[in-house]
Amino acid sequence: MAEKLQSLRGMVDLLPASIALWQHVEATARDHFRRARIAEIRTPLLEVTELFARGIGEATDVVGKEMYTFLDRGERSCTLRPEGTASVVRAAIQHGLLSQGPQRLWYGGPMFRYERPQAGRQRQFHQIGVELLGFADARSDVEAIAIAWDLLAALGVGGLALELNTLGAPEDRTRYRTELVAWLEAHRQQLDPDSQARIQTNPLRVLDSKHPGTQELLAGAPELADALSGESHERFSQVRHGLEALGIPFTLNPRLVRGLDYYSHTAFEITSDQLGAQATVCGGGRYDGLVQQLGGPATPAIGWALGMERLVLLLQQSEAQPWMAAAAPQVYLVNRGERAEAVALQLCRELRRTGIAVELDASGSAFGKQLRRADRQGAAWALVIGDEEAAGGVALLKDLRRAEETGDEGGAAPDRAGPGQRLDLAEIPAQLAHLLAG
RNA sequence: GCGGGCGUCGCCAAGUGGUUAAGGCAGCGGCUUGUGGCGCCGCUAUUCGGGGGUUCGAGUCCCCUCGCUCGCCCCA
Repeated sequence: MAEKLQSLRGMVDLLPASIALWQHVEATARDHFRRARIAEIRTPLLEVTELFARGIGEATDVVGKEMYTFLDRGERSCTLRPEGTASVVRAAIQHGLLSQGPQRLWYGGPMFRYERPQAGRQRQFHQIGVELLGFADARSDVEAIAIAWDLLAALGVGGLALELNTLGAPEDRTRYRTELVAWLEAHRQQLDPDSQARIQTNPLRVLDSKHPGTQELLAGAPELADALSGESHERFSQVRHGLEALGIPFTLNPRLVRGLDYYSHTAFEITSDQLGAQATVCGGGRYDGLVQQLGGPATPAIGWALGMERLVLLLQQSEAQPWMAAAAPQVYLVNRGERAEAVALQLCRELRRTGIAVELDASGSAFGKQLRRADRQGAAWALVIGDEEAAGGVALLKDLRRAEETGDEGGAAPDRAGPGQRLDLAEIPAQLAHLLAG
């Protein structure tokens, strides 16, 4: 036998058994966005590398060491998208969407980051995200967060916490950054190596360090909040009050710093304590400078993205799993014999045409075997066609659930529901449609 | 990129250097060659992720490699 091939590391197959849950999430999200008047946008998985270098920031880990980047046959540097925002903004600029007024957009699909795989973290992973382009008011921050929060609630995810912070205006951040770097340099010797390395590249991220010694030291560091302008303060308080008015609970986390350069003002994460190290289910914030940075008109914006794999992980842990319902066939077509098989194939098509989920047994094995499979698959009804029926233009209809309801003696001889009801082939589609509707 | 744990049939899983690699689930076949859910019987790994080594002998020990997993890092 030839050597077996495997998927690439961190590239995961979604098998039929888990697809129902994914579709449930996608359908819920789609409907949620429809009602929120947010339109879907689909962008290519592959973009020019510069889009991410310029949009996300050269100094970030995502761009610096996690991208799938290669030269195509035309020697262009291409990158598999590591996130969705840059592409959406690029598309909005490229097609002049912004000159048609504010845009409310959502997207979903695979993203790629070359990281060490872990629970809730794959190299190809999936996000659903929302971008509100052309919205400056603090109310849009509140609305964006509410949309995320309500979507998760609609999906029945429990135990979530919303963490909130503000990064201030870009000027605030620049001012604070200078202050912070000076302080960090003064305490360089007491910092862990990772943090030392970040002083120049991405000093704000030092605040988020999990190193205990560094955290302790940081208690004496300058606070971003103190560097905020009055205006930024006011804005943040509007966001907080807005959330309070909606009854959405949150905690302030001054250490919450986004990894991507384009964020300013509001930053937030929705986390779960059930996910281990990768606790963030949804993260986002305001990015007023990005559109301009990518060559578009100055456009304020806010957005977020949620991680599908992490969400699915949480949903799999929950008790009620309503999405598991609909996998069974409604009708199982038992058929055997040359004439019967031809008739069954045709009947199967007609039934499917009327909207019924029909499993056609193609094994040609004994009637008993076929019925057994019908039962194991959880079919509601079985249609039995042998050559006798085929010759007479009829089929036998059996209710596979009736006997189960009446005879639950547990271990007693099966209480079979008789040979079934004899029906004309021509009447079957209508009859079944009626039965299944009732 | 750095550390720790793990890797036996599609899934779960016994096995801790010595004769033919348990068992359960699922699948397939039979008892029942035209009738389901229970039951019984049988079949399904010359092989223990892959490669090399130690040994008279290895799934069991060692090395390398691939993969999974947990943490660091990063982030959704």
